[in-house]
Amino acid sequence: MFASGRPSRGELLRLEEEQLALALHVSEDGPEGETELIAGVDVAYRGGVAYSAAVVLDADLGLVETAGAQCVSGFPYVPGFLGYRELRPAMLALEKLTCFDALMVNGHGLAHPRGFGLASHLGLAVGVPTVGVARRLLVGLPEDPCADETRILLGGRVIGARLMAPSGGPVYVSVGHMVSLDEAVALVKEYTLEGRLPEPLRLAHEAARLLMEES
DNA sequence: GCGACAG
DNA sequence: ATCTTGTCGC
Repeated sequence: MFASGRPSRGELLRLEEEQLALALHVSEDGPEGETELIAGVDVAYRGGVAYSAAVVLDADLGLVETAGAQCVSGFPYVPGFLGYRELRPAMLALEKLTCFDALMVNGHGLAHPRGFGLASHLGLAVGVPTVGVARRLLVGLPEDPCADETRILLGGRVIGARLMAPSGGPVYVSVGHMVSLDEAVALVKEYTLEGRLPEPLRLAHEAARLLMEES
């Protein structure tokens, strides 16, 4: 259907409607039980193939599990439609995991033109608390451009937060699904070590690249 | 028309 | 994100 080329305007308009409809099901309510095991997922691409990896870390940041998968990349990168590119490959890796209580995703959640970025898309599909983490903004602006920690606003609404990684560089956090922004920010801080991105994402990125290079 | 634009 | 050599800087 979306073999390879860029989707037509009509197709994108239909997907925009779909995102708006799905966004209605996104929840900002925190999880019920304990969140001990945190998963991270990432996808790497080469040629027309998507290589995905998912990892699970415990509360001590110890690596508990790793899973990988690969499939044909069925949708190109179009800003605002990352979910349609990465949902399938990400799910293939996540389905191989034994268990996890929350998920971190490389990309925005609510900090998206239609409030439905990849993190929300994945969170809804998996049905677990999900946090969106990105290195660059897609929409919105920092409330205080100079602060180390500040909220991201869009049309007077808080859609995310910007943190400064200890190693330098901004990290944008937003609600994916089933978490509050405060909880999302707290999770990112708890799981950030030396790297700019929290460990679940750094390790998933590393694993996806390794899988790709070994093929 | 021009620039912006997660990964 | 990926393609890619050397290069500038902490």
